[in-house]
Amino acid sequence: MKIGDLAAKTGVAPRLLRYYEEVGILHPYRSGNGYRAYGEPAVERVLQIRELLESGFTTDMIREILPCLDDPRPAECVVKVDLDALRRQLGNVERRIDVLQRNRDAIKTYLQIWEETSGVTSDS
Amino acid sequence: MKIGDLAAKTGVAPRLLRYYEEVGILHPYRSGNGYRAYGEPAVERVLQIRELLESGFTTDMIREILPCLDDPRPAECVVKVDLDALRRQLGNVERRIDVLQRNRDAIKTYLQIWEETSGVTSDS
DNA sequence: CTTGACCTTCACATTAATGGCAAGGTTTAC
DNA sequence: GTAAACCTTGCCATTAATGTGAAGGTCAAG
Repeated sequence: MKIGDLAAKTGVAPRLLRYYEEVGILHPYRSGNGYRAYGEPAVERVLQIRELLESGFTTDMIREILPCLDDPRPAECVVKVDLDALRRQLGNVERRIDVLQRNRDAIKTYLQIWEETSGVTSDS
Repeated sequence: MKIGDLAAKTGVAPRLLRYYEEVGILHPYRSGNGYRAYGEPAVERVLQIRELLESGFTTDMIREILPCLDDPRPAECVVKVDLDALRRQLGNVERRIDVLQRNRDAIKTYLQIWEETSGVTSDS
């Protein structure tokens, strides 16, 4: 699959797919002509990357979070996984979940109060 | 409380506190000499802002999320709260929680597998 | 074999959040 | 009253993620 196809399937601009490769979180093959060649799992992976970026993670953190989950990386990479970094990121993720849950509850409460006093139901 | 005091209490640089005012998510008073004057609740608010920024929210989103929770804003602002925006942001927060929970679980599982195979316990 | 659509790399622009500095006013302490 | 420490505004720099365009190679269709 060429970069344009992957862009179409994921909704992520080719420019960004090249960027993700540059920062080391996407690892396409190359076909003879020099074109990047992506496997089917790249679709899932790109979506994963987008989710994490939109959740405020940097590409550096993502590089630690997506260690051996590389599409075409077989067992060799297993050696290079930084377990401590991964544990750190796990802590990060958990802290963020706490923050978001607190804020979710706060917003919900706030909305409920408002919807009661103004007599507006939540379905628009 | 002057900007330096707030910076000391929150660990957030004065430069940023001014920035947060500029983008409309912090609203200090002004004392006669032109100095910004913050109330005690500003401490909590700044920490809240930091949490949300670190969770990947933009100042634009935060402006919608922290509506009437303004430190010194009494009931007048009640009129200006954008409930629809708030509901959108609630959806945002909930989506992010889902993403993070999925990733937390994935990382946890991954770590468990690794800690089993390598015989390493999780306490360092 | 030429045209158009794709790909390559390279480079510069932009936006948001942040850091830093400079020139000048204020307050505190000696 | 003078110096140090703080405040003000204004501007310019940086970083990460992203947009965009140029100059050129590849490929499929006519």
